[in-house]
Amino acid sequence: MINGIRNVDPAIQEAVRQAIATTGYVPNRAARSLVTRRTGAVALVLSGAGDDSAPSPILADPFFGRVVSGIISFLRPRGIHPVLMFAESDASRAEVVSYLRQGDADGALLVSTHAADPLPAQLVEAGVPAVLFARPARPVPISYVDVDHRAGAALAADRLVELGRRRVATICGPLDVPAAQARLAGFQDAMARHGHAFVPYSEGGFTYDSGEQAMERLLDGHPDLDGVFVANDLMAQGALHALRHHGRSVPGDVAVIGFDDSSAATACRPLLTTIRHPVEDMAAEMGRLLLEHVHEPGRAPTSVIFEPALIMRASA
Amino acid sequence: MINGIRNVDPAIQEAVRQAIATTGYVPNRAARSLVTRRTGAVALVLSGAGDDSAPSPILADPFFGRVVSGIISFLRPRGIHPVLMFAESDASRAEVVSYLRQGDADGALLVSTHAADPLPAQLVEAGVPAVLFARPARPVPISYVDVDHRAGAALAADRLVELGRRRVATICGPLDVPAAQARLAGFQDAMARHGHAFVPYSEGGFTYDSGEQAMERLLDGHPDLDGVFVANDLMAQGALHALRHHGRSVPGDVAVIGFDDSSAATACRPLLTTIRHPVEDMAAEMGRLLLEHVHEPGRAPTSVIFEPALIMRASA
DNA sequence: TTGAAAGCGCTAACAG
DNA sequence: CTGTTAGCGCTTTCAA
Repeated sequence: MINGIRNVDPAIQEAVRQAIATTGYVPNRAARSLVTRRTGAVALVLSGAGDDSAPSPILADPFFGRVVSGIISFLRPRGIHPVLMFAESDASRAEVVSYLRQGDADGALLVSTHAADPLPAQLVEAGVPAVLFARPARPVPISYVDVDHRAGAALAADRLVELGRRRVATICGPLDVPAAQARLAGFQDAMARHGHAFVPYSEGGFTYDSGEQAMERLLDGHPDLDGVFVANDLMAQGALHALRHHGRSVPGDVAVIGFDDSSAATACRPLLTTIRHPVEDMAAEMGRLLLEHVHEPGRAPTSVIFEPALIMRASA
Repeated sequence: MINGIRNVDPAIQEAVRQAIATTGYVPNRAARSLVTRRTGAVALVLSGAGDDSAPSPILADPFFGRVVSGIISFLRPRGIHPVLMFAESDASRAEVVSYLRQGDADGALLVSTHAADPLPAQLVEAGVPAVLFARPARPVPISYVDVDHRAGAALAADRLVELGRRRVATICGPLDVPAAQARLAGFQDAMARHGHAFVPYSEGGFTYDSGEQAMERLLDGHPDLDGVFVANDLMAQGALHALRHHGRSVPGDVAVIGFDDSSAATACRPLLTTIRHPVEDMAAEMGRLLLEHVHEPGRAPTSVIFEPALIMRASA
């Protein structure tokens, strides 16, 4: 009755509501959860390398906030709350699995920063409903959302060609992560379609510094380059600095395109033209998929791929 | 017995352990929580302005990740997990309060980005154990941790004077937030002690763009300035850009000191000299204080103030 | 010392 | 349709 299901005398209903309001009654969720076998919580687990004492650098990345934001926007209206967890070591991974098995949360949303993360497989094995942020490096029967990295990279290639750039290079991410591979391959393929068979590249680690250094290397080997696609905005920011340092104007001498449309893209000058990674929408979709699995345990894994978009600003 | 409290025949203990290991038994926390009246969860609430649909911009700030990191490092070894919540509107604040009263979490860690946030007072009224990240703008009998903003600003002033800078200005944060006020006042006082009675200042909003604009205004009114203290690193990054744009070298023409020692401080060139805000340590201390209140309900509010430190890099 | 039993606050299945 | 009752899985108290 307290849930307003049965039809009761309206006067009584009102009286009860009054009582509730004055008493400040609130149902106890532990008790409810004990019988319904649902907690109204999902684990948001950040899984990466590194050790447990110093949680992964993903926290320093504005990307993390966007994921959280998207997840919350979907979960909150449904009365579900995310519980934050890290899984950087075997011990903490085991803890996460046991937490989920204890029924402390109804499922897991997993953002993995490391290529060969064993957690997805462990979650599947434990029979825990789970959804990943990106396609797992090794095939695992699990749901995930992802962005079409190749298509995004192709957008960048098209733009560079449209601008008439002919000596184009790229700074890619760590090649053991699938997303970095896909962005590089997508860019190379698209440039090939435009008649550029060979595209020099330099590998970075998705950080500001690594972007700066990769740009230095590129400039070393190809001082005449006039366009560069950088696999994320943070590295692009670093690349911008290296270009300025070497007297190149952007976009005059060299056009630069980033990837992500993160806050870094507007925290540099010139403002960065970039490929929008719809992180918030993707995170919300993770929530949706997870609830599907929670409510329908047998459900087969699904993947949802999002389309990126070119965001034109000043750098290209 | 399963908790290993009573002394049982070791052989039996071993047998049970075996059984547990093979069966994969895990205790159910909802059931335990029902009787112990403890959940093993605390709410991490981000409270700010803005509307619920687009969670606060604090998420885009690397500061958020540092807070989370510090909190987790303290909570995890104790088997406690943070539940993420936003409170941007009256409705969501009410939801947070009711969540806590439902006993869904043992207490709240509150990071407020807005000056006159009513949530701290509401939490106190509801009798919920809570700890704030910074001193509340309006006095509320509640525990909090903070950094000595005045002392940090004084460190910056001392450094600028030590460098022989004589035409010094400052970019402060929004003056309705106590921390911004304290940094400004601390800087002015310290400069006064060094014989500089008047320090021009320009107000920003703690964002990159606002820092850039504030620097423009300062340069407009005081083209000969040779040192500037900026109330956070993000604004300092923007200020750096404005200075470069106006042909000033850093630190040659103008020395720049930021505040926070956030990731922005190393994602700009020259590397930013700044005041270290020990966010992670403070966040961990919040956890400690909260557990104290949880275990000892009557406890009087406490505050813990941390000392900032000057981090010397290239900009000053 | 060890085992049995009584709830914690709720939901769901059950009679009335 | 409405009121009653039996657990959910644990901890804690109380007998044995």
